[in-house]
Amino acid sequence: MAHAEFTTAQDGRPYHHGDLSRALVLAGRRILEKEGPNALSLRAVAREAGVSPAAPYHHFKDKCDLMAAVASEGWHELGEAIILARAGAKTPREGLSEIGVAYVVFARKNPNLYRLMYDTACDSEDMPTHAKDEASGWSQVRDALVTGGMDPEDELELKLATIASWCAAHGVAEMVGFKEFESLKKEMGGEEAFIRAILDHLGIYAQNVRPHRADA
Amino acid sequence: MAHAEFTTAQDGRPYHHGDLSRALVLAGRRILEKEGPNALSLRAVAREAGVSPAAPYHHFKDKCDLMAAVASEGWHELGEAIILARAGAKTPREGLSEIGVAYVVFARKNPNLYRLMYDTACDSEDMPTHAKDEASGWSQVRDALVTGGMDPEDELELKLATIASWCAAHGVAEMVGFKEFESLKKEMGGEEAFIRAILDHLGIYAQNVRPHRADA
DNA sequence: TGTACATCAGTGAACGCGCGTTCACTGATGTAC
DNA sequence: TGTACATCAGTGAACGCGCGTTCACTGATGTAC
Repeated sequence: MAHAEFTTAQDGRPYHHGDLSRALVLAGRRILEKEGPNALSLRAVAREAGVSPAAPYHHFKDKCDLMAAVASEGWHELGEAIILARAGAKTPREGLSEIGVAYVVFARKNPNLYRLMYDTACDSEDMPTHAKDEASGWSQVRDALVTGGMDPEDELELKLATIASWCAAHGVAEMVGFKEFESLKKEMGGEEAFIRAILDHLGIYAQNVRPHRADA
Repeated sequence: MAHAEFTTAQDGRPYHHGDLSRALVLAGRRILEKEGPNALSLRAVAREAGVSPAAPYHHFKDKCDLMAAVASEGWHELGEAIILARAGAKTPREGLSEIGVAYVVFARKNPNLYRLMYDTACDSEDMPTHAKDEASGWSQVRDALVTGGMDPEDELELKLATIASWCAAHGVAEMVGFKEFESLKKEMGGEEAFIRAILDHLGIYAQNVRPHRADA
């Protein structure tokens, strides 16, 4: 190579970024959680990534495209969190329960990202995006329900149960943040206890997963 | 009165509006549902109401204040829908169930308004706004749970059950709209059947309301 | 190995736009006398 | 009942702003010969 390996501008940053595409997605996420959804503009993302406002157009069609990428990254992470949560469970029932908690905890840790994910899924044709993906939260829930004893032949019931679980998790995820519940959470010994209690009340697990395996 | 009763501009509109405050709220709602949340600007609302962009400032402190009024109007309507739904029910259990359906149906009919309501509640300190109000959905659910047999002395359980109901309704309300479910809804004979099925799956009613009164 | 050149991934200035808000104003209302 | 005047509820022009996007450009890369 006759040229310098990393020709640098005076600030030390190479002219070519290396992986600007990914850097932009991460920058978007950072802005989202630090400054809120209203601050999430294309220009702000470019700024945060240390790049000119026109640069993103070499990697994304337009603003929407970038936002979709941020959301997609979120779904991916959520999927991973769910797999992890499920892996630690000892019974199918506990597995489903842990999936629910992991879902809500993720949404609570990244509320604005979660909101963007939801909005994006809303606008696009398909559901909790990447539903077809084996590793998606959707598939995980469905799988856990079957492992828990639901008849995989009964497509309709299985689908409804999966949707219901998803609704429960979504509902709890978005409600738990209300400031009104602050004192109640304290009373119960923390947010996670609160989350568990409410998910429990939504007893879909009790209803759909037979406890005749190894549950206490 | 020495002056004309309604002095009119050339378009027939009186100079003084009469009830611009309310007109603005309704205009906001109309824009919200017709053009989506991104179109909901102060200027657009003024435009829709047929008034100059500065006029709203005689009735609302700023944009936020107007949005809050729109949201508040939404909560009020939702409360009324819930009262109506409950009134038609024959048993406490059916009452709770009908509340859930009414909630979801309202949210589905006014998805953008519902979203605004949620966002506003999120930002403000208090919950499903107007919770203190006797006629609020919140109070209605709580009341239905007590009528259904929950111990009004057990504050904690009652609160949790109310929150859980609310979470279920919110979750279903926001999920039902996904295009992915279109075919499933058809298969089940319409959206309302679908809603009922999922709320049913979230069997909080079964769990919290004893069927020992007049339920079949 | 060295050179020419097509391609890729940035820059930065510029565009037009709609926004929230302010301002000095004016028309309409209603009350005091 | 009629008039003077304070107050209320509009107008419309203007402000500064940040936005998404385009454009001609240039620096860096990598490949063909």
